[in-house]
Amino acid sequence: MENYQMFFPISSSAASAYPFPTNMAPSSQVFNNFHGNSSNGFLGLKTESFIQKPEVKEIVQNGSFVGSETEVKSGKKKEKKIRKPRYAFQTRSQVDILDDGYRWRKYGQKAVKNNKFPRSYYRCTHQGCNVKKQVQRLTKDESVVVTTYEGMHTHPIEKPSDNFEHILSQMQIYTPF
DNA sequence: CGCCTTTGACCTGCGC
DNA sequence: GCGCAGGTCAAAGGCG
Repeated sequence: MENYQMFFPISSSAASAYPFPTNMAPSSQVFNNFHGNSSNGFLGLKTESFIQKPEVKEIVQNGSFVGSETEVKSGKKKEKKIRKPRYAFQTRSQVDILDDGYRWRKYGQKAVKNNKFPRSYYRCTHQGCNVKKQVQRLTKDESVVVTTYEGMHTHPIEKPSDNFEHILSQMQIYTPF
């Protein structure tokens, strides 16, 4: 209905903030491709299901990604305090759910202190892949959605017709260079 | 019928 | 130890 992607007059290099390590993003080559020239290429992006990617700010909480982390059994063991590295980024979006091509099942929702919006917890439904993500909207600016990924997908994207790669390749097409 | 969301309860870590 | 906040579980119900 509303003008989703009218939000991005920003000309800063949004793509350079892409937080996924290469082993986490199956389509990372695509990112690399438009890494160098991403200044203002988002205009005209019209993909319905995943659009809102106009402004992406990374808030990487745990800088370096280590793929092999000893499993933290849910609460039971505490041999290590460190959890899996998490990658958070902000997106200007009117919808909370950004469809990144994976299948997620919601397993919880919590009210967060100092935030009038609840935080939603999702888990990747692929067997053996326990990647999690949290989605949260900012009270400060409710057009901003913060998505936090935790873990690494061990499988390819499940929706080949509507995935990151596809969308990104479209983005490239629309870019004026 | 299978998968998903909802929602309250439960668990854990942390600060006081 | 207590209370709070964040994170997870699991039963119940909804929906395609």
